[in-house]
Amino acid sequence: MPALNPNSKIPLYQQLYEILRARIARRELGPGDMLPPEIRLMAQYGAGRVTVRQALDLLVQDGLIYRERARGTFVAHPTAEQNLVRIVSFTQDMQQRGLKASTRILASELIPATAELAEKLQLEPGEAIARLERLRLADDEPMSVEESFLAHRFCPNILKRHNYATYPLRDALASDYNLRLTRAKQTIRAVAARAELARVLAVPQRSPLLHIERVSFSQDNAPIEFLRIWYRADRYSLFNELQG
Amino acid sequence: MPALNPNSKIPLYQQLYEILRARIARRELGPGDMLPPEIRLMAQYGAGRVTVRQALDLLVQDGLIYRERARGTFVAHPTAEQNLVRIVSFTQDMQQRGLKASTRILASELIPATAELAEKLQLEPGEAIARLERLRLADDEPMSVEESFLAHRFCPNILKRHNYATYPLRDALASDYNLRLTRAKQTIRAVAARAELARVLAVPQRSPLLHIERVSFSQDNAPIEFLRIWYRADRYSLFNELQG
DNA sequence: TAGTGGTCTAGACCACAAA
DNA sequence: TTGTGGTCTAGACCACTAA
Repeated sequence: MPALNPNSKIPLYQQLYEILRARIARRELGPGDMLPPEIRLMAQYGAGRVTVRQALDLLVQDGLIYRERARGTFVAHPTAEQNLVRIVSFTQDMQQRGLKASTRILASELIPATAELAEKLQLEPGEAIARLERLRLADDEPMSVEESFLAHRFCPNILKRHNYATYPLRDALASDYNLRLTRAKQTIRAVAARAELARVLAVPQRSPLLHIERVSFSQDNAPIEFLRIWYRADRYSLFNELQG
Repeated sequence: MPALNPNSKIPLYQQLYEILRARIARRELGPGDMLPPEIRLMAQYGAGRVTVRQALDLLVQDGLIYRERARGTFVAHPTAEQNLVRIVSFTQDMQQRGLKASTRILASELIPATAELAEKLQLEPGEAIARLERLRLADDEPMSVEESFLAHRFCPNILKRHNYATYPLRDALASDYNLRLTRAKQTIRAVAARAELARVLAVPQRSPLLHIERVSFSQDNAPIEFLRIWYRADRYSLFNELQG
């Protein structure tokens, strides 16, 4: 049983959230299973009730668990639909959908900022940008193409430090540059597949794709990454809840 | 100053949330203004810190306020990006985008529930369903097609009571049947325009469309409406914010 | 240095579901 | 009756901002 580290800079409720999310991800807790009651989690992890509830709140927001008053807290049944509230990695996303994730690098290079990139990342045109283009596969079938643009001054040499077919870009930003992507804004559109995208994704030309453009911000509110994703519409949909 | 009622069945943090939301709505607190610090809210309303923070959390989730550590809590600047959190009417949505909304009725009829509709609306196959299909226009150009399915037993005769080219369906549900749509779940996809949709929307066949399927629930958590919307991809996109 | 939000604990009472 | 999550209070220490 992993324990919480009270000396870590990461808040206890975040640590507990990660632990529980991992247990659900590797099916240690399956859909419909009851989680330990809050009082037991308090004892097991030596945390206060508020802390435990904060961690559970995050899991509820993720759609991973649900609570029933006076009955208990349960693992949700997977919907194959991503919740649109939290930033999740491609690997986590696919895991939640019950699919095996893999990645192929299509391009990795330094380029000068175009006017559009300069505006999105709030820097000067011509400034160095790290560009990483990846094909994402789920169960060995193409799922999406991701094009990342990183403001290079915040993460010099990032492209050479890891193999981003297996190592998450977010982890590299956190471990090597102390940049945590805490917030993001995104736009969602439908587009028709251009010839090259269609070829890479193995769909007919002009097939519908779900297209997302996302700017992610660090803990200091600096725009770090501009991301474009094209998802195969036959394999991917988004899910969220609204309030009236 | 309205006070909290500790004897009410409504939780204190909900009451405080409503009070603050009303103050923001009527511009008593304008964009950029600082809210009273938590400690002052505690004193003003006689509530504990956890209660005050629960109320503020709801406002943050609504995108109405934001917090800055060690600086204060502030009223957010309104953006068109609250779209994916709250249910808004087509007219409101277009207004926020600076467009003039109008509507044409394409179909209005009673049909028996198919298996799919029965499942979405949690009723028996064959049960009566009111179907309303509308073309939505923005600045007199086609924007989307909406197909509404209503569980007829909750709103008998609804189709004949108003002209839904000008009168909002939601208002009819609220005023005539005391049904308020307080919650909804939706999925977002990209699809290719079928021949008939393409014709009505005035786009080429197989053009990409943004497709939303939404189930809306009443205050009693009964599924009332199943809605399908097809938006022209060249005219419509969604925005939202994520947290990491 | 003072004030703010972020995190955390300990303890309490309630409503509700299930045995 | 027991155990659960829902709500609530009082009090505390910390990190950070701004004067």
